[in-house]
Amino acid sequence: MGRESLSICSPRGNRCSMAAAMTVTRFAPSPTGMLHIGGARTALFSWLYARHRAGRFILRIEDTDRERSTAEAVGVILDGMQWLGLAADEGPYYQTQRFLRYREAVSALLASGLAYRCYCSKEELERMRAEQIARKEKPRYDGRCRDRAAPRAGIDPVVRFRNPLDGEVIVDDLVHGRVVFQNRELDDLIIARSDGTPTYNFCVVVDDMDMRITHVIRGDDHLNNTPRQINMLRALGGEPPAYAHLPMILGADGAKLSKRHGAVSVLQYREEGYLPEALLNYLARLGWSHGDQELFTLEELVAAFDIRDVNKSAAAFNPDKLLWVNQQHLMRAPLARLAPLLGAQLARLGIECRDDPLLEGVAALQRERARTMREMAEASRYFFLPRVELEEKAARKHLGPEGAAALARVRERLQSLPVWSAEPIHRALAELAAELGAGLGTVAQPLRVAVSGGAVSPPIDATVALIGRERVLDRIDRALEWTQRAGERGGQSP
RNA sequence: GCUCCCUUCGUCUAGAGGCCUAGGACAUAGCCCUCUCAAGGCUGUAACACGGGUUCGAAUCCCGUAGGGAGCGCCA
Repeated sequence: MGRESLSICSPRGNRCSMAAAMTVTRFAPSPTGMLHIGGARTALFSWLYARHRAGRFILRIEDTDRERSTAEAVGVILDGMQWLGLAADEGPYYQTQRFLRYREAVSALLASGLAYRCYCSKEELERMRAEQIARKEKPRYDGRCRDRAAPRAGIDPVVRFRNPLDGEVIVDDLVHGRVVFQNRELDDLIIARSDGTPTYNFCVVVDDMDMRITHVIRGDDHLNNTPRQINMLRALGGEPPAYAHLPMILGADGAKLSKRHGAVSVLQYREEGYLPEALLNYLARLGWSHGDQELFTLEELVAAFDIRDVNKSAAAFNPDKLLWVNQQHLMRAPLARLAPLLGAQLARLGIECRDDPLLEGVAALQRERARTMREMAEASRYFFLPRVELEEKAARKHLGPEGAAALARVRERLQSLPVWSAEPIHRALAELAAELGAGLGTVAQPLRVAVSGGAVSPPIDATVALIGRERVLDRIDRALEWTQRAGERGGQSP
């Protein structure tokens, strides 16, 4: 092992210069859609590897397909990378801005005979393909223009790479191990379209060479492209980088990644209240592991990550586990970080509480009972609303005559409490329960319903303390009113 | 169809010939803690795709089979 440094060592092979030895990785998305879970994971692994090796990470936008590439998609990718915190050391580079360079490279291959012009029409190629399929052969270009000397009138030619006819290409993949391809299985692919624009496989090769990429880390759907790229790279006088082909990510159903889960913009996860470091943590554990460790900080990931520990097989995206990982990160995050996120999520619910001093306190109480910031906000409305609406079911259960009686006495106690904080509140409630010869729940549940509107909240002492005496007493009064009305409505009492 | 890749609990994975009666995590079931809900703790259910070899010994090595995936574009 350790052969991935071979190509960047000096010809004498005895010493690598510092600059040459530096690891350079890249993430090269095409801006034809969102930055989704799969792309984010690829970016993460490239980024982690560069960071782990104290190298550089380059962002390159592969926008040679002008039909499908959009500026919006570029923006979404950039935003997504930024939110995730996967900062590039270089770039973004845009392939559309390097067309001159590609043209030059095509010309060089043409001049040296390693590429040739092909005058076959699209119809001709389609016919060829149909015939091959009919014969149960692999559809491929048969090289009929390889030795054509004269142009064909009226046809703008494409340029094809002259792939070697025999021999083999060996890919020593960092995750798959040695993979051998026969050149006879490969055909002469188009490197420049009839309008002169270069194609993907060619641009990748030129760019990876020019940018001195040492490690190409990408999805294993590209494994089959690799031998062609190596052949082209060599034709251009380059030396192949190391390759690492990552397994794909599948949807939760084990099928292809679908819109249902994963195939949406990573920014969707921000909106739903996931922490970027949690998403990264989860993604890292898809196809990679470090012993039994499940939870990682970014720093721990950088320190522990090695491409050699990456699995070969595809992994299914598991939303439940992501939720768990997110909660674990919520429980560990600084409250000062959570507070504004909670404020933003509440704002989405129509509750304006931007700089509410309660935010941090609420986050502290709720973070172990919410899996996302969205959930936290949804469960925390009553902390910020002036009044609460009682849930019918909870009120009927806990605010009957007995509950109301307990609640009335709770009110007295709380009103006269000298110090308004969780401990004295807890003591007061405990004493009252003891007086009533009942458990804490007997006083806590009616109070909980009065104060939160429902039967679920963080510990009642802390909740009550946070909401404040004035509001708490007011809510108790309103709850007692409700009880009275219910009694009148119901007529007979138990 | 051809080429290439992949295959351990439902899911993510540990496992590099004896430490495996196959470990951890999510999910799931039960119990504990408990003012509700959580969080946390404990316990349980649950896997080496199949068949041949090699070896004293295989989840681990080899060969087949089956299943899944990717690629085969003037898309990336």
